[in-house]
Amino acid sequence: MTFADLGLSDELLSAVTAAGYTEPTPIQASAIPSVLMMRDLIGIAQTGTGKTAAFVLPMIDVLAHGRSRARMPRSLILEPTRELAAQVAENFEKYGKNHKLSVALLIGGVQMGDQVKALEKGVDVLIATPGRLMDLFGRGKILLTGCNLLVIDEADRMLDMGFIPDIEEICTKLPAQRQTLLFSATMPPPIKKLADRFLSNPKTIEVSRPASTNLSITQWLVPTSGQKKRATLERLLRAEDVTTAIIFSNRKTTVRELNKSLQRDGFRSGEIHGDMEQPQRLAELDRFKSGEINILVASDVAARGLDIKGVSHVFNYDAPWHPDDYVHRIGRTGRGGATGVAFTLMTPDDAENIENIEKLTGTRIPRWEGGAEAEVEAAPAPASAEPREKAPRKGRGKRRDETPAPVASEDAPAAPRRERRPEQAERPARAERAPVPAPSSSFRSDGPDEGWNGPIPDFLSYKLGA
DNA sequence: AAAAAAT
Repeated sequence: MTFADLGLSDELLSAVTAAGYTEPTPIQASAIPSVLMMRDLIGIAQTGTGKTAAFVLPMIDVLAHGRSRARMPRSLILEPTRELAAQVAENFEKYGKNHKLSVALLIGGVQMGDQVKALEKGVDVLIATPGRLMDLFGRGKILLTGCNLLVIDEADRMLDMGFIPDIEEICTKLPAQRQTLLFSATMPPPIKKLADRFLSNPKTIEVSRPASTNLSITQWLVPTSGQKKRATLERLLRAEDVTTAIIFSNRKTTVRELNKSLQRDGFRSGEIHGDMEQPQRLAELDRFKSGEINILVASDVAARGLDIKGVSHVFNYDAPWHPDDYVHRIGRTGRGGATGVAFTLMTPDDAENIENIEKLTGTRIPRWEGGAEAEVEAAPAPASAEPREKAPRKGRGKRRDETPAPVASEDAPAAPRRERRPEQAERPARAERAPVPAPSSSFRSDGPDEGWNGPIPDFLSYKLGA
């Protein structure tokens, strides 16, 4: 199966080829033909399955003919977060480079002026978060009567965020004769109801849930206590070959405090969470992508969809409340065939959340405590295993890991540690890192995805005033 | 219980 078999135009195929993709993911293979046939669609899939390209590619061809009129967008894509909306816009830029489609991004946190101007020129693809869309609609800047293609992305997350009433209202503004695509990782009753009400005779596609986690990500649970959490984290950061890391926390306040304390201790870190102004959020992401900082402390605003190349480590400073979020968070590493390591700190408070994560993924995450040495004894490395390459370490201000970590004391708690003996550097990676059991599904993270690898595209920087 | 999203 190739993209050429799916009925896409030659111009589009050449853009897909230029992006380096040849083989569609399962959801792309089943969704693209039916979107091209203008059918309604329910796609049960999460990010990382190639879901975005599954609707972006056929939409480009469907919209290739016809002209947009002022204030009357021809299609609408609803996204739960601003960052995801921006990434979808970037996908249109990438795959639509051989087409003359006008794309507009309507998100909050930035001035409306440019967005209104874009609307008045006429747009083919409108990508929006619900709040700003409703706002501009209320001001009479948008007419949705010409919008006969609607995509509701990440519907279950929209539900979590209380957007469903907004979505319903938006749906009633669109023409009844239209094509609607709904994507959701799960189908809780309110989403099912939404689909029954606003989709007609939809084709349902379900790709195996990526509740299983990517094979190339090595996972560890690190038992610690609330008081020792920060010291444990810093010790891991120093002991590991961290090139770039994202550290997730459940609370915005923790994100701020943790970042401050890391900076104080000499780490090149930054932060991202929903209390920051949008330009700051984007600027911080840019600093992370450019390597100016190599550690990003983040709330779950960054858990889903963000695709940053070369993230070597994910740390869960807190175990996420929602087990699904665990899969999303650690999915920020190990992308595009690279290997990654995910550490989750575990205090007694986190135990219940971790139990749910293990239930969801169907695997027991190995405990890091003393585990590394024991694993090697128990399971010698396969002869074919490649020696562990030391990742190039970017300067981090201070390097304090040359000396062995101190043994537990009052202020240097008994965090799990791994002594860096010379021979350990030669040890094969696979034995050192207990492999995670094989996923129970065909989840894959290659193929066209929600990629946002490059710098912030110009058109976004412009619109976002960054 | 938390974060996100219009301000």
